Amino acid sequence: MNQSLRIVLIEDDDIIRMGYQSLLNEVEDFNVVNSYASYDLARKHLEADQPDVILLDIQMPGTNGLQALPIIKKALPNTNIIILTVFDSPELVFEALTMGAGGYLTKNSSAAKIIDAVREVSTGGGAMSTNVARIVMHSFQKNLNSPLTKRETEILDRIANGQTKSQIASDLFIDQETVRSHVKNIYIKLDVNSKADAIKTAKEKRFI
Amino acid sequence: MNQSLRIVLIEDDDIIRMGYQSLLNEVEDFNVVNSYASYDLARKHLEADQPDVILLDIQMPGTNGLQALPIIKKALPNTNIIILTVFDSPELVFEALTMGAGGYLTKNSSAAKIIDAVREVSTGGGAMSTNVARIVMHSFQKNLNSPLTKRETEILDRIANGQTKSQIASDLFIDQETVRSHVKNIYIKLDVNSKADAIKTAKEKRFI
DNA sequence: AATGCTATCCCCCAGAAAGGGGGATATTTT
DNA sequence: AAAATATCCCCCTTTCTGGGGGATAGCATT
Repeated sequence: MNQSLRIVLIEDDDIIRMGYQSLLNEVEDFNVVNSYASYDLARKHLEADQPDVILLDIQMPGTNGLQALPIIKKALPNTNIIILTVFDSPELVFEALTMGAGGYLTKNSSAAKIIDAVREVSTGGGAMSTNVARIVMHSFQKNLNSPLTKRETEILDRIANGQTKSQIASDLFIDQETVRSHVKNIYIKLDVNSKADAIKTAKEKRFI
Repeated sequence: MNQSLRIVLIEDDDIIRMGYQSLLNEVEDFNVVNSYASYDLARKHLEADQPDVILLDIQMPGTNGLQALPIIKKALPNTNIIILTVFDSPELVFEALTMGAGGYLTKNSSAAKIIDAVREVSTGGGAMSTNVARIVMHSFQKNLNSPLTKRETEILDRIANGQTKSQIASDLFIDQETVRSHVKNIYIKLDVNSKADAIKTAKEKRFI
């Protein structure tokens, strides 16, 4: 027999919550076991609900969705959580993803996308709407017009990982003085004069 | 009038290439201006083709897709490139995204997904198939069971960004000795005895 | 052929930082 | 009440940093 997917909604807008509830309950193997207007209201029931997937709004009274996220994840490690919100600022997206969200959908997502997303995250997958994908992908892109050479980039990367010049030298089979020369050139190119500033500038400009 | 989207395919398998070509040409405002069996063959024509979007395979004779990616991006900065491949290892995905890919689709993607993706990246957006989204999202997730306290995490994060103990101390309005105490505890918890190892271990275990 | 860029190595120096010890104390959390 | 956390203090030596001054060989582009 095919076990149905247990879903919980946490969303403060009554109309929207009910809308999602009926939408998801129409799907054959979906079962919205409960829905709540806030995390604070949901908290003591979640364990009993045993949800496979939670659709979680960010903005709500009391504990907000991002605050609730890690708490839920710890209490129910096998539950996959989809953030469903109107907000799509990079800060919120990254915060949600680092805190363990399995999906991030904005509320303009179509019914089909939401249903797909629930199914996808239930198997441990990832789901995001296109505007979120845009943010995430841009966060990966390096600056292809870095003034730093390959060697300099290599060395700055190692510095950013905490290696000292002597460690770098022995790893790269070159002299410490060579590393020092490269670092000097890096500092000139980035117009900085300390490790911290070099890392900061290089990260900001996406050279590393 | 509505300008049509100029598309170029670079894919070594003749059958697949032709399949995508007819698929995409069926879309009203899509125009596959050219298709090539390799980047080396495409190279001297790309500027004239003026593609808005390129669908790029990774595996092909000569210069492969990932090597070609930054070259194309530099020559045609306004062209958005979608990687279309059978491979979906994290290494390849991250490499492609850092090199400026606007999308990463695996070849099991449906026709509709591919069409959507082309449209999405043409406006500077991001597109990825669900298995790629899974990889990308997992790369963000922090370990929620870090042994480090908030303060320790804060400090280790700053160390990883190249700050010295004295800089951290003044930023956090605490004494250098306090920072030192935290660092000592961090080292004990992570079972390391140097900055580099602490950063390395913490990153591996996703504590920062 | 010449220029420039890159990667490699060498020396001086003073001051800063790191890491290993040994503690103490107050607040918070459990 | 006990444990964890955050704060601060002292000792010490070794290492690292950043600023200054170079040199040389290879490679690419012009």
